[in-house]
Amino acid sequence: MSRKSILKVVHEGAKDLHKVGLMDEVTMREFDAMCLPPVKEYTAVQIKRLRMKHKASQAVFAAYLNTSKSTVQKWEQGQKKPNGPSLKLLNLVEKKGLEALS
Amino acid sequence: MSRKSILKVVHEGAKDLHKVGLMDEVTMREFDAMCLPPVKEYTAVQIKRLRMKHKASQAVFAAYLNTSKSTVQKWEQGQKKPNGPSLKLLNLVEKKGLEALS
DNA sequence: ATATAGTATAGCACTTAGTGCTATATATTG
DNA sequence: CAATATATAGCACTAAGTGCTATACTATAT
Repeated sequence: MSRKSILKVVHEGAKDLHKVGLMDEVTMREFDAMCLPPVKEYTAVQIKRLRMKHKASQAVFAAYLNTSKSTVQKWEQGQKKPNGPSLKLLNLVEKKGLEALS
Repeated sequence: MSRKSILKVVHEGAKDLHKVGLMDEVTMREFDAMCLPPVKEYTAVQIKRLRMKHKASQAVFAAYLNTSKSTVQKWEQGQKKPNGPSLKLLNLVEKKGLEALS
C-alpha cells in the first residue's frame, strides 16, 4: 500500500469522525491542510513547456498568473525562481489547466 | 446593458468564430486573456475576513496559499501587501473556496 | 488555580523575487 | 519592405517574502 493511499484512507476516517461529531470544523480544516498535496517545483524549461502546452504567449501566461511578462521571462531563463504562491498557481495550471484561473 | 455583459456577449461570439474555424487556438487564447476578470485588491481586514470565513487559522491559510505564516500575518496587519500571484490566489479563494486550491 | 497547547500580534534583519525599463533579434504577416 | 508580435537579455530599484524570537490571549484540560 502506497504512502499516498494510506493518507487517503486516514483522511476518510477523519471525515467520518467529523460526521459523528467527534471532530469539529476547525480541527477538520487543520487536518485538511496537513493532507494538502505537496507543491511541485519547476525548472526553467519545465515552466516554458507548461506554458507552451497551453498555447499561451509569455504575455498571456503572465496575465493569467497576474504577474508581469518580464517575471515569466526570468523564470524561463532560470534567472529567478517563482516563489510560494506563484508555484501554487503553476501547480494549479498543470493540474487543472489555465481556465481554472478564470 | 452593463459593460460586463457586453464583454460576455462578445466573448461568446468569438467562441463561435473559433468553432467555425475563423479564429485559431492561439488567437483564441489571446482573446481569453483580454477577457480575464480583473483581479480584486484586498485591505488588511478583508484578507482576515476572507480567511475566517473559511474557518482557517493563519497557519492553515498560509499552507493553502503555499506561503509562510508570517507573510499572512503581515498582510492582515497591513504591513505588507500581497503581490500579483498572491492576489490571484486570494481571488480564487473568494470565488471558489479554499478547496479549489487542492 | 495552573499548566498546556493553539492562535495571534509584533518587531527585526536579511534575502531575493518582482517590477519597469530599454535594447536587440527573430519570425511572421500584410 | 514595413510592421507587428514574440522572445531574449541586462540593469537598477523596490518591496514582498522569509525566518526568527518574544509576547499575549484564549480555551481546554488536569
